[in-house]
Amino acid sequence: MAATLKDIAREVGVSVTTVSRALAGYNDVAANTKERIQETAVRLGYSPNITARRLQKQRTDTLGFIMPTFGPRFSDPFFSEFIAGIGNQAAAHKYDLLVSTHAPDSEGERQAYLQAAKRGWVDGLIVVRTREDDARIQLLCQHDFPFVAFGRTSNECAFPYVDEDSAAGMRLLVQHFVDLGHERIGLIAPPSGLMFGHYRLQSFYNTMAENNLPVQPDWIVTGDMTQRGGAEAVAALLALDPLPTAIIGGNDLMAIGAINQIQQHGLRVGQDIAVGGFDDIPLSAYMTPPLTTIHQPIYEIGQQTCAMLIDVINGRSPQDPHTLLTPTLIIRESSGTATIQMEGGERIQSN
Amino acid sequence: MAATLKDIAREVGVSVTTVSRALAGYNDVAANTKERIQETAVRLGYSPNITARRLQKQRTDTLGFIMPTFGPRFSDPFFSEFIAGIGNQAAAHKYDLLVSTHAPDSEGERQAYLQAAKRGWVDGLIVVRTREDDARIQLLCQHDFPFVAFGRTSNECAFPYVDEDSAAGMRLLVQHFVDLGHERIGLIAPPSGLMFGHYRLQSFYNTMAENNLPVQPDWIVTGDMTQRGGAEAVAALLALDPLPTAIIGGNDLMAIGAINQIQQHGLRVGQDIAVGGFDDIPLSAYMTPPLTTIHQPIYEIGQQTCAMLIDVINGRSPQDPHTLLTPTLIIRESSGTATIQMEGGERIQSN
DNA sequence: TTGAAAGCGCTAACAC
DNA sequence: GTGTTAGCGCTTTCAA
Repeated sequence: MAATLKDIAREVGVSVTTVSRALAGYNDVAANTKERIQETAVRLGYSPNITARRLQKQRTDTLGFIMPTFGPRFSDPFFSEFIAGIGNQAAAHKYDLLVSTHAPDSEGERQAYLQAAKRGWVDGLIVVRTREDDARIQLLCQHDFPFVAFGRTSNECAFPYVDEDSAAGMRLLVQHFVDLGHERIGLIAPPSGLMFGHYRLQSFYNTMAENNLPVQPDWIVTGDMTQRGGAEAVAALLALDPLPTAIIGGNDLMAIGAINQIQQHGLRVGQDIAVGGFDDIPLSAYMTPPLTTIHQPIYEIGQQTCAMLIDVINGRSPQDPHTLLTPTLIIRESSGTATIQMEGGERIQSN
Repeated sequence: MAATLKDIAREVGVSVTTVSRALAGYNDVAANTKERIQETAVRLGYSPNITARRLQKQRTDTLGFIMPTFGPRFSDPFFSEFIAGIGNQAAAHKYDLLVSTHAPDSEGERQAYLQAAKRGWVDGLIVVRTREDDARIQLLCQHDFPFVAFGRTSNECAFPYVDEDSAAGMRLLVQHFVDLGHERIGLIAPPSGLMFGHYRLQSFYNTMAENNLPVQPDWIVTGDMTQRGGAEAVAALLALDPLPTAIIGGNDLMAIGAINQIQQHGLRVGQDIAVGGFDDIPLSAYMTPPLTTIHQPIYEIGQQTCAMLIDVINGRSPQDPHTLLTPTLIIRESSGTATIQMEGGERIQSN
């Protein structure tokens, strides 16, 4: 069907090699020959067979991304934006992006990573939603397979990552509420096991402690990162007496679920209960009231992660394999104040 | 690095051919030999080189999906869910999914499709957000390349698709508002050129006409499918006198943006102005008030589209290459009534 | 039951 | 400048 080098060679009356070189732009081909070859290539609608080239070059020029999905009705806007980020960056470097989906910590996921770590599927992997003890990362380290993570872990092996400084973000948020006079602050924590959840939770405790504020155990509930999970989890908080005066969602989706429930209870968000989120998904600005949150530049994080991975694959160890992004506090009405923006999002590098 | 058939062959002392057959499960290999081969394969951590296999088999076992992205801050939840749907279905059939992103109708997009249509990149493509005159589809038809679209077009060529019946959905929505007594209904239409936007707009006009209700030209505004776009577009509607009593968003994101603006204007959604959306993204249930909308089973649509594509690739023409899904009206408080659900989502097939 | 040989389409080292 | 040869790792006739 599709034209091959051989077809062109036959047509022009030269060898396959010559055609290959002519088309690759080598200049050890007679101008005349080259021209005839190029012309014929166009005429025949030639397009190189990528698979053959890959086999020869021993690389796939493909990046892998295995999405941790949590079920069919899965639509975390994080992933759309993140994929756009890595996808565009990959394309800019002539890499393809292979995407697959697996439930976190499932056997299928393990197999997928194992499979990927063998040569020939992709040249490198992007890992997201890192876990405290992350089997994926351990496996990849073990096989010495190129990857970059969005997020850190508590595993021992050293690996390149991009991460947002969750601790700093949570500190900004808690301090913001404390400064507004709040003392009873509830938290809908991300599921245990997620590394960023760990940082956010710890930072919550720490910042409260720094302000000499006690934390009641029942001010902390856990949600599954979805709006539904946030709505369900906040119920426990709303049953408390006295009520918390502020509630922080471990991510925006849960904060949105919480806002919904708070309002269903006839309470006013921003007046009766202040609410904060985490992520600054585009929708957060369009809630009523708009959601105070921590901004994360997901698209850029995707780009950076991808760029770093490409460096790793090509043996250019990135100048700094550990990038930590400082988040920004976006104050909106859900915290009970006017809309202003504090502190520009600076990029800090540490090793 | 990674073990190859040759390595195993050398180790066991047989030919590559035998190893290949043993591992492929052929039973013309001596049980004893087979066993030794398998054992060695495991010991060496053998994993077939997919690229080589592809070159030999002349197929990539890979599906392509080119996301039409509209800019960096791009996070339409539709895509997360859709990718999860096609991804899982693809995996179930042992297909990989290659994802790339391009601005709709850009030169880059054209190139990407052109590239894909040549043999060797992917075995087939999934096309979404079909356009009235869709250059992608025309190109694919022309090259006779396997693909399935989510959505129809007005182009002439016949091709397999899955689509939701937008017209039916819009009819349900408009009729719902009309039945509630609304006569001045505003619409935030999707950008012109999108096929589903066309259906939704036409159906809006038709349903109004069927009810003998006039449509003022300035009741129709256009938004870019984002919450921001919805918020901006609704401004024109809110400047009208008399005000529309109901506003329909061309998708949920725009409806959410509209709700936000309406509330900013001090109007109550569900009481002063009824609002409806389209898509039933998970967030829509957690708005305040929860959003009346048309449910689309995005995940399932992704699955079906993908399954159909795999059929096409394998020359099994699907029983019915044109699937039309009947949408469901989800009534929530934004339309000013209690929450109930009308009419189960039935699946209708037509040719 | 096993192996030799060919070939998928391409690139690259090495002649000529 | 151009062609010959070899080989990437695998599958698949066809003989033995």
